[in-house]
Amino acid sequence: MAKSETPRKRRKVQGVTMMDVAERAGVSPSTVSLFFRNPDAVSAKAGNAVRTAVRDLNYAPNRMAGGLASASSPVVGVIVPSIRNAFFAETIASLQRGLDPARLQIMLGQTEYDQSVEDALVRTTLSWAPAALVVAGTDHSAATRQLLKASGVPVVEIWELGGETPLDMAVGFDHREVGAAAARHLASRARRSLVFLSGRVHEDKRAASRAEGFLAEAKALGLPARHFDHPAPATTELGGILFNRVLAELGNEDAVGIGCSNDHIALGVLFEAQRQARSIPGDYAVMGFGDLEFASSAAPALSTIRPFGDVIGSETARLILGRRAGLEDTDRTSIIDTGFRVVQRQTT
Amino acid sequence: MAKSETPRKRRKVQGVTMMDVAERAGVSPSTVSLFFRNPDAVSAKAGNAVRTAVRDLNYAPNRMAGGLASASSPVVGVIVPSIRNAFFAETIASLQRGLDPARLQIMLGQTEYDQSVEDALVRTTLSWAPAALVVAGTDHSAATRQLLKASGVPVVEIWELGGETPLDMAVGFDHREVGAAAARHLASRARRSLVFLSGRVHEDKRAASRAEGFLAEAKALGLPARHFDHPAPATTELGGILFNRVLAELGNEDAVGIGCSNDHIALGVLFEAQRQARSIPGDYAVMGFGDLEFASSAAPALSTIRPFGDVIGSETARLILGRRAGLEDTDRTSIIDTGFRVVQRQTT
DNA sequence: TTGAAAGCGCTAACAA
DNA sequence: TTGTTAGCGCTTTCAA
Repeated sequence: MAKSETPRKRRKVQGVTMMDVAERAGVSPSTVSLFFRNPDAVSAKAGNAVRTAVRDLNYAPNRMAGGLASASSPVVGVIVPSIRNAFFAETIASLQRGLDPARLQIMLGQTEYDQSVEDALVRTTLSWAPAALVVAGTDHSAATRQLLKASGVPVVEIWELGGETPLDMAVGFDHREVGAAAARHLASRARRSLVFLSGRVHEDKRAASRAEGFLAEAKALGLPARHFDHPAPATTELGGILFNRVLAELGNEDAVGIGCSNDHIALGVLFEAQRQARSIPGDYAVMGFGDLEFASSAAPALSTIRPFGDVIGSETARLILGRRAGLEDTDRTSIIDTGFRVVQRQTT
Repeated sequence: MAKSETPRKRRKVQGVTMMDVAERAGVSPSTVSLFFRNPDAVSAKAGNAVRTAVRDLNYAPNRMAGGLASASSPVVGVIVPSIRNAFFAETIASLQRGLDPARLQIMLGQTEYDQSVEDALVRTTLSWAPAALVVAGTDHSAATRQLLKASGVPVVEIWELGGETPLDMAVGFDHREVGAAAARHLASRARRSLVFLSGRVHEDKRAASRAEGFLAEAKALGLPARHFDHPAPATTELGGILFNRVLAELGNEDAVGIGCSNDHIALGVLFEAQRQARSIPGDYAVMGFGDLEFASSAAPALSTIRPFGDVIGSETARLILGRRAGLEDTDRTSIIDTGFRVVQRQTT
């Protein structure tokens, strides 16, 4: 069949549009639009007609048209170092859950711990006119900070507090305090010297803060402390490697307290200690960070620090929805400290 | 109608538009647009003028306007059960890397293993006119299948092959075969009976397939086999619980082969065996699935099956970019089996 | 190779 | 409460 003869006017591309719905419902398009945004502003009769038409035609609104017209899209940009990181994964899952009722979707970006990538991602994401932008940490390039401020888009910085002043809103906790708490906890377990194990601390600013806090607190407590870092990612395998370095350099000391930059490293220490027949927590007390899934079931069960990554996600959602609802943040602070908890188990 | 001289004409909302760039560069907007999509189609002079203007004005295109006009947005929708699942996280990370050069961004959706949520997410995501849609598995509701087919959007189903016929493209592997391979491997290690441990197999279709394949192969091999499932998620903790059930019910057997639905469960078995002073791999050989980060460093090192989640991501990206480039899939199949590898370590 | 013109599908003033 | 109208910023014919 010959399709549209001459007038290549409408290069209609979407099955059902709002106009179709309006026609079918016997109302104007703007009534349909209004109905979607505020059902109560429309008469029951019109509302029902629209509802029926939507169902009959199986209509789904075009988000881009809506976004273009309203200069804001139902998208929340989320920019994190890596989604493979269990911390961010947990927060994103929980954030999404919180955003769901508002029908906001997540647009994901991963920086791989590269600030220039972050810059690019912020630019691109901003070009969607997102309802909000969520970024990990408070450490951004000057260009990015400038861009974010200028954009007028609500920004939530997550998983870090206590460093740079937040650009707008922030949900997280102070990683230096985490390190300090780990050192204090180990000290309370009669440790005579402390070490901190980490991976590529030069890239992971938050891990670096934990190390700093740990070492500073050790000093304050009058305990000798050393830091073993490695340029590799902070994995279980690295934990084993680092523990062997500890053994090589402190092999004849006992009552050592080992703080780990995360639970993966701590797990590696546990395994390696088992292989090397070292006693935990006797000679080496071990403290992780993250309270990851396996921590409580490890043998021996891993003492660690729990960061509440899910709360970070839900609070972030709350702030975003609050801002959307037009609640100004005069009445409540928009910097939320979700804190952390020291969880003592068998390794300390 | 006189020329409207009403003031509220343009509710300009974006700092710099393509028109501004065009004006500054001394060309028309359509030339600027053309330059972005195909720089070579524009004269060097015009191209340079545009490039300079873009830089000077710090222009970022409005993606929604572009998407609306072209009826397709630079977005790839990704719908998975959960981003906290390390498998999907790895694939998404790798997918994003592959999509990056084409400036495609990921719009994320999580179903939490709920098909009605999947339905809703597919609808919503489709309303962005995405360049492609990536969904986990091949098991979808009839409505979703219908919607996807009708949309004309390229669809890639990932992490599963061998079940339903793919809707369009698919990248993954056969989970039944994984289960069978695990059973065969354990049989080859002189096991006299087999068990399979899993969590909420009623929700996780792929885990169910692995269990099925395992049990069917055990039968084919003439080995007695049992399946221990639990409605809880497949975690390390659950591994310990399930292992205790194994001990309770098969306590006086030796040379048992334990297949686990994933490495978390296997890790839990390892820890619990250590607590209960059971010998691995002597009395209990253990086989995981996933080759997660900790598997190779565990003590004893965990035998497992490696699924190549990163390859799934990169191949998915390749298919999407290929489809975009207009390459029809007549010349090459668009169903890619990424396979898996049995990795033998110390637990078998 | 470039530009004019006509929308893409929706929202938002404003008027009725 | 509803409809009219005029865009949002970009892409895409088509003609020059």
